[in-house]
Amino acid sequence: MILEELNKAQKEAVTLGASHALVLAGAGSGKTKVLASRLSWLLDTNQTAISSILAVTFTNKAAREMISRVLKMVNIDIRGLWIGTFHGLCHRMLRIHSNEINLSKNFQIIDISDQISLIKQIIKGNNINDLKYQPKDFQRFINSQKENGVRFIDVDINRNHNRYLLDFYKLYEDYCFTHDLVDFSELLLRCYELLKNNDDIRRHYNDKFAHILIDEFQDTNKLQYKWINLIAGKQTSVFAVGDDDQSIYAFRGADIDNMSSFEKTYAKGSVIRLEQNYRSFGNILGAANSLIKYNKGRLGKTLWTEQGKGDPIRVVESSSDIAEAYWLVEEIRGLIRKGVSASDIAVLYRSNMQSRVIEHALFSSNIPYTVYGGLRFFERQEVKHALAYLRLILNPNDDNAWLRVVNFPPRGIGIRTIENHLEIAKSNNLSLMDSAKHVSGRGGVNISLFASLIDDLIINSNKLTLPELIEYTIDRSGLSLYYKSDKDLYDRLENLKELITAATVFSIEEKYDSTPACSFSVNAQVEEEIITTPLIAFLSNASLEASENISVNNNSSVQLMTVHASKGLEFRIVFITGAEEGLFPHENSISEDSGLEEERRLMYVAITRAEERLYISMANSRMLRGQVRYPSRSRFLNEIDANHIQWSKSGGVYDNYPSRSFKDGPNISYNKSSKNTLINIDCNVSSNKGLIVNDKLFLVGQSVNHGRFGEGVIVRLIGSGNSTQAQVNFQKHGMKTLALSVAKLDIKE
DNA sequence: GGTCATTGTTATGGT
DNA sequence: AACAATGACC
Repeated sequence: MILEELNKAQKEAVTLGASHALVLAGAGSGKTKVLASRLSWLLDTNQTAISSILAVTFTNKAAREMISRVLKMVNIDIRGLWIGTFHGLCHRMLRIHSNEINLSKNFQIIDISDQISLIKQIIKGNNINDLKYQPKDFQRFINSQKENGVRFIDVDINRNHNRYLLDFYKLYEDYCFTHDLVDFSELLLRCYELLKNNDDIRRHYNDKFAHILIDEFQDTNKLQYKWINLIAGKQTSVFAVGDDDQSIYAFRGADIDNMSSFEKTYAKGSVIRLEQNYRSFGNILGAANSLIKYNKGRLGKTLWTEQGKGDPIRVVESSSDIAEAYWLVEEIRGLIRKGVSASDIAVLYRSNMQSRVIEHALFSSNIPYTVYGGLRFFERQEVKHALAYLRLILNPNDDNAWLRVVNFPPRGIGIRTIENHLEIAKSNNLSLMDSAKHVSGRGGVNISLFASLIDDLIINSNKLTLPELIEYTIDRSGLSLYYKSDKDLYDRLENLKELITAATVFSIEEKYDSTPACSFSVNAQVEEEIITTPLIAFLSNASLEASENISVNNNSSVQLMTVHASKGLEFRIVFITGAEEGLFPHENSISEDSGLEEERRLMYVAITRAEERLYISMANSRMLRGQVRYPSRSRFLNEIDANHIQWSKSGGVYDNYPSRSFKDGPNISYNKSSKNTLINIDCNVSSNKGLIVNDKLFLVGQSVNHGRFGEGVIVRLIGSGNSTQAQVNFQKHGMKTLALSVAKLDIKE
């Protein structure tokens, strides 16, 4: 355990006594280090037993990171440590105490897409046909109520006049209760109610946990805050770490007020600020600081660094989204040529759809890349199908799972048959499984056959190991045959095999029965034991860790992700793309101040991911929903202090649709017949090829030094032979056009 | 009554 | 561009 490695503020936080504390930890200030050190210090100094610590992280990945850091600092058996996300921890408690809470032991967790399909099913089943509301609207309403701890009966009718959404909430709640389905916010709400209504259980946890450590506190919602209030006993100290400037999950109920509220009611006087940044160079921090100053009501902190200023931030304007992507390719190529590892480069974007164009450019240029959070393994349709069969094994009455796979692969059960069946089930108040034998006609026979298929799976589930059962299910259901039948579907079959592998790994790791929760507590009144089966554990894990990227991570690939997904990560070189009004800030957010401030925090998060070099790029035209738009530059670019920025324009000759030509750029002619190819333009611009003059190779985008004008970046290379010129954007002297044969231009680095 | 092909629609972020 | 809804054909 090495305290010497910590700075003064960090050390103070790590070695705080047993009191509540709020650590305001700026980006790159060693937040994770402080949390892991705090945990290790508590253990190392024998102040606390491992089973008396509760650590809450934002993602499962962060939990693993924390564990590995702790293990490096103290040599200790970490079984018995309660660590995980709010959802994971609540889930564990619900499994432990399923007897106390009117919930079947086989209860299933549904993720957002399951939730949407369930909502659609309820809409159909109840003949709700008001077009004013879409499934997403219901989903949003329900989740936001739950995230505030509000059940249907708790809704204040007088305050909430939207009877329509409210009635639906009731229908949804009833359905979930009777079918043992638990959505994400329900995990928290149920656990909250468990603690609230059971004095014994609450007291048990109050006494058990001496220390609660919470990471990313700025992204907790109201219900999570209330949950912490309940689980923390009189002797418990709550150590919360967060950064109000990095709160970017308001859409999911995160309440930034939790921080100031916590400061006032818990951490009176014990607020520690971590402001020294170890991640980024001065220009990057300066940009971040100057931007975030535009937000109001901040708790306040200013990052500083002992490192130098570093490179200015390169802001690059391209003619189109496609031009942006190809500029990106060239820039990344240049970096890799200089010896930068591809995995040190991150490309960030505001919304997932932006990745398409970028991926296309990278792919056709043979630059390896990994997309994070794009295609999640457990959200692939073939995996979802297989999971639906597995869910029916546990709970044959799961109508939603039933409907998903009753005719997949196709087995002669059409819409009319299903409508019939739904009608029969409804009028007899039975599940689809229980009424399967009562459907008439040819379709009815097929329904009965499907029901016996499920029966067969259930019987075999008692005989087979988890991986065997999954393999059996995939074969017996016909999924395997279906995906084998077509070459185009081969990938999907591979994913199903991957699912079996995942189950094998899962079984070996025995996550389900070696979790710390299995240890018995000293307090005999409440036994912390999870009674569960591998299948239940596997399905829960699939829902809760849906974001896990099962595909092999290529270590030498460029990292592509949304800004949200980049939170907590850092990269030597970061590209922020699409810095345009309507996209970043997103148009759905600009009508309200709070929305705009969150977008600004999002940009702040994006900027502070960069260690050495930051690019921010924008396009003057962008294809959106099949139409070309001409956005203006993001207001955030104007808010960043100009002295940290170096502006330039990309070559911009890749195009496949018209774009406004930029002010002093070439006139671009485009060719509609060719897609994404370099278009010959009648203009003396050689954009990416580079020019060799006096044995020096000049490239667009290159940093250069000039005896009189100082530092700048080459924006254009003009001409060939003896009359070659470079248009250079100088940091201090602006745009100059220089003859390369005469001007004393030195290439930096 | 079931399946396949076409048309129409619509789009932040994700434990 | 991805997905749901609709219509033509088996």
